[in-house]
Amino acid sequence: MSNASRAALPGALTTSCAIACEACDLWAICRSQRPPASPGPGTRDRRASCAQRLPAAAYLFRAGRPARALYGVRQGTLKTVRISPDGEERVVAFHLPGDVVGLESLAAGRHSGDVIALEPSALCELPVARLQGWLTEMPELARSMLQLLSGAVTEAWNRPEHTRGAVWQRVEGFIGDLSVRLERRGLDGRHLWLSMSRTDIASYLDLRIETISRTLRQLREANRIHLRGRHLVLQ
Amino acid sequence: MSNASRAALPGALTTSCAIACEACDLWAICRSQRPPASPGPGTRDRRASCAQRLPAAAYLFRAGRPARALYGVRQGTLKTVRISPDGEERVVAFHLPGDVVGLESLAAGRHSGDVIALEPSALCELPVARLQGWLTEMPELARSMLQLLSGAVTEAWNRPEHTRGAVWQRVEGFIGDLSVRLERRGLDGRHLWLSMSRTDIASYLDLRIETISRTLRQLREANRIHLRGRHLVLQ
DNA sequence: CGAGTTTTTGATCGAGGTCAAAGTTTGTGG
DNA sequence: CCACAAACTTTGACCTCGATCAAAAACTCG
Repeated sequence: MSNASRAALPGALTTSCAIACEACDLWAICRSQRPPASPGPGTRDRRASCAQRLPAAAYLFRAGRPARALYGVRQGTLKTVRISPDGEERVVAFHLPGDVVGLESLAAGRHSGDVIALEPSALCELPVARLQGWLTEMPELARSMLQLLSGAVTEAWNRPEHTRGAVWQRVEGFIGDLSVRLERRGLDGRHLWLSMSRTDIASYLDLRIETISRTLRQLREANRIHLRGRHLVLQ
Repeated sequence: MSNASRAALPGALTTSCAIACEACDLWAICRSQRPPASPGPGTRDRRASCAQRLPAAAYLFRAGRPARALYGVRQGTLKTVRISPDGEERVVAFHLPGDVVGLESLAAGRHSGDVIALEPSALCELPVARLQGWLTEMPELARSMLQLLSGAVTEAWNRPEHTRGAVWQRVEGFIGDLSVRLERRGLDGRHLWLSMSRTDIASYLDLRIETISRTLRQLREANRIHLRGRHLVLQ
């Protein structure tokens, strides 16, 4: 019975939980905007302008548009897609709660890829203009920014590891990476909801969707994972 | 006759040329250290402490060591090598004249990989401690640093494109990337000296050296390149 | 010049791609 | 709430491209 199978996957949610501001990488930056010393009535703590909500499949921004802001993912998942010179669409990154989106656009001032929500998502928006102002007022903020960007470089260098070696290693590495990143944010890293399609995973790992499907089955048959549809449990 | 063949490759040098300070990515940072207003005798312009010279195969630094400085490549070529969790050694980047090495270590404070000279090389060294001081004295420097790091993220995101798609595309993309990067520094992008071994290229592109060798031959037979040993000319 | 390394070439094999089709889930409108 | 269409996923059969194993050739450097 289908419901019984579902029940065997405790904790697997259809959407990621929202995370606290303190668990977000953008927190190091946006905490700098201190609230007024004695907040009068009607004054709210605007340090985080967490207004943006995106339904599934909505674009956060598109390649080529001016980069106006950094975004912190508070809830949900997104993907960055680039069009390669030969017209192929490639998924180059998945963004989980707590990740910062838009760092790579600071230099060029334009976004280099499309960012699309994979499920209903919520994001904090930190306008670049405001960031510039803060940088001159608070030199110590530069440290945080450098930290953030340097970490982004390190992570970007780690990614190619996922597109190397045998296929089962790539797939398992991909799953493990999601798991580790979720746990680092205080979320459950063992019960995953794969908000991205098999096609997205295949594009990211440079494989075919049939290969993804077959490899996931092999991992399941080897009892490394428990899988049903997009619910996944690490064993 | 061998010498005649060599002569058919005009401009291909056995080592890269040195580049001017102004063409180096580190220049935006180290120019900030202004020389004294009226330099007396014996005072030299120390804005760039360009002391480091490395013979071929020498280590600039090793994984795990504390990251003490940023390095600007003035001459030569280097590679960054990482040991993957399963003990495999992988080339994750090649560094050409004008590139900055060490950015990815700022966050962790430790180097995440070995950096090794592929030919006799010269580097400028900018101690992180001095950088920290400058950042507090000159807030406008933060802009340059952010620019630099954001660019590094963008480039790191571009790299995976080289390990995707058909083999001849990867190899041609790799060569084209070297070419474009050299030209951006004002060097000759059509006549390349491949200072890295076929093994290094294979590791970087996640292929076998036999495949690299065969693919280069195919590109040569298709008249896309002129190749002899490590001398390469784009057509 | 000669030993050791790097690169090239050949023959064979298998992992992953391709093509085709069935099965499952999701979303929409009645 | 159900029915149905569309999209996504799984499975099977076959084949190609790059890996592997082996050996010769070319290059490096003392």
